Amino acid sequence: MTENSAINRTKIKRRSANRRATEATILAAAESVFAEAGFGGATMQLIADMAGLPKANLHYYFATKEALYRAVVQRIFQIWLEAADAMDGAPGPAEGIGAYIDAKMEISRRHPNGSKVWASEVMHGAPVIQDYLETTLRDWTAGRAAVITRWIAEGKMAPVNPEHLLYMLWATTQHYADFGHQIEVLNGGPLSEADWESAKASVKEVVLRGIGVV
Amino acid sequence: MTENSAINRTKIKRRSANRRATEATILAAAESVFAEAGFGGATMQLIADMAGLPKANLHYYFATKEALYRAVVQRIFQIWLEAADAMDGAPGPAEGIGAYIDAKMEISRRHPNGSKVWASEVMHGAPVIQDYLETTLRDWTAGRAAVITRWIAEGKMAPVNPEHLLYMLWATTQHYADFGHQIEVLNGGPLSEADWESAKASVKEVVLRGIGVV
DNA sequence: TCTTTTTCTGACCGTATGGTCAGGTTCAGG
DNA sequence: CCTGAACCTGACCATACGGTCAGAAAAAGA
Repeated sequence: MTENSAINRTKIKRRSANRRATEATILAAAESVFAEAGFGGATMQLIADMAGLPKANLHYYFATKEALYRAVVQRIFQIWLEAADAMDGAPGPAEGIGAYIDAKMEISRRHPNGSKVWASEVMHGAPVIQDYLETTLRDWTAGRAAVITRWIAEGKMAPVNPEHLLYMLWATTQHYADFGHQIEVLNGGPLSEADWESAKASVKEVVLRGIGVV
Repeated sequence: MTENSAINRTKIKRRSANRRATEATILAAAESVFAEAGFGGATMQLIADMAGLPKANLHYYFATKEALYRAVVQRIFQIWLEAADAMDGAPGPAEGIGAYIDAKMEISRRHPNGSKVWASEVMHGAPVIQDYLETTLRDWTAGRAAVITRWIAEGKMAPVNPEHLLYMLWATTQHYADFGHQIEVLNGGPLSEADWESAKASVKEVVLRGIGVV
C-alpha cells in the first residue's frame, strides 16, 4: 500500500514533470511571440512553430489563445512581485530603494520579453489583469508608500511624493527592457556587461541623490 | 490669367483642405485604435467606424493598413522631436532639463495615445521607424549628450552619464502616458490638474536634485 | 497481455480580416 | 448645362486565423 502509493506518486510526479516541461516550453515561446507581436499580432501557429509543436497540441494544454496569454501574464506578475522582497526589511532608503533598483534592473535584463508583455497589457487597458492591479498591486503600492512616508518622517530622505517616486522607479528600470531596442540602436549594439553596470549605477546615483540620500 | 490662376489656387486649396481634414479624422481614429489594440489587434473596420467612414474610404486615403500605421507613427515622431526645442538655448541644466521634462510631461498628458503607439512600435522592434532611430534620433541624442557633457565640464551639474540621463528623462515622462491606466487605477481615478502638477514637480525635483542642481 | 487513460496530431471548419473593384456621386471648370 | 476628375461606397474575394475533432500513439495500470 505504502509502496504502491509511493510508486503512484513517483509516476504522477514524472507525468506531471513532463507536463510541466511542455507547458514551460509553450509558455516560453508564447512569451517571446506575444512580446514581439503583441496579443493581436501573435498567432497560435507562430507560437507552435517556435515551441516545436503542432498547433493542435497547444490547444491541448491551453484551451484558448487568451488562456495562454493569461498564463504568460500571470507568470510575469509573479516575477515582478518577487522583486518587491528586495525592498523589504531595509533599514533605510539607501539600502531598500537601491536594492529594489538593482532587482528591477536585473529583471529588465533577464526577462525583457516578460516586461514587454506586461507593458503591452497595461498599455492596452489591462484587459486580463485588471483585478490584479486593483488588489495585489494596489496593496503592494500602498504598503511601500507607507514605508517611504515613514522614512521621510524619520528624516532619512527628502520629502518626496511616495507614489510618484515609485512610478519613477518602475519607469526608469522597465525602460531598459521595454525600450531595449531603441537603447541598443543608440548604443550601437547590445549593452555589454559594463554598460549594464553603468546603467544600474547611473539610475541609482541619480535617484538616490534625488531623494536626498548620499 | 492672373484671376484664373488665383481662383484655381483657392479651389485647389479648398479641395486640399477637405482632403486634409478627412485624413486628419482618419489619423486621429487610427491613433486611438492602434494605441488601444496594437497594430495586430487593430482592424480597419474599427478605425473606419470610429472615423465615421466606410471601410473602403479608408483605403482611398491610405492604400494599406501599414501605410496608415506608418502615417500615424510619423506624426507622433514629429511631436516627439518638437519637444526637443524646449531644451535648446538654455543657459544650464536647471532650465534646459526642467523645461524638457515639462514639455514631455505635457505630451504624455495631451497625446497619450500617440505615446502608446510609439512605445508599442519600439517594443516590437521598430519595424517601420528603424531608419528614424538610426538617423534623426541618433543625431538628436548625440547632440543633447554633448550639451550635457559640456554642462558637466562647466561644473553646472554632477558628472552623470549623459545617455542614461536621457533615458531616465524619456522613461519617467513617458511612463505617465504608456502606463497611464495603471497609474489611474492606483490613483483611484484619472489624474486631476493638481495631480499632474504634483507629478511634474516630483519628477523635476528628483531628477534635478539627482543631477546636482538646486 | 489486455484495458484504460493520457497525450498527440493531421485534417478540417466557420469566421473575420485586409484589400479590391465597378459603379455611383459630387464638384470644379468651361 | 456638360465634362472630366476627384471622391465615395456596397458588395465581393482570397486568405489566414482560432478553434475543433476523430482517431492514432504512447503510457499506465491490472
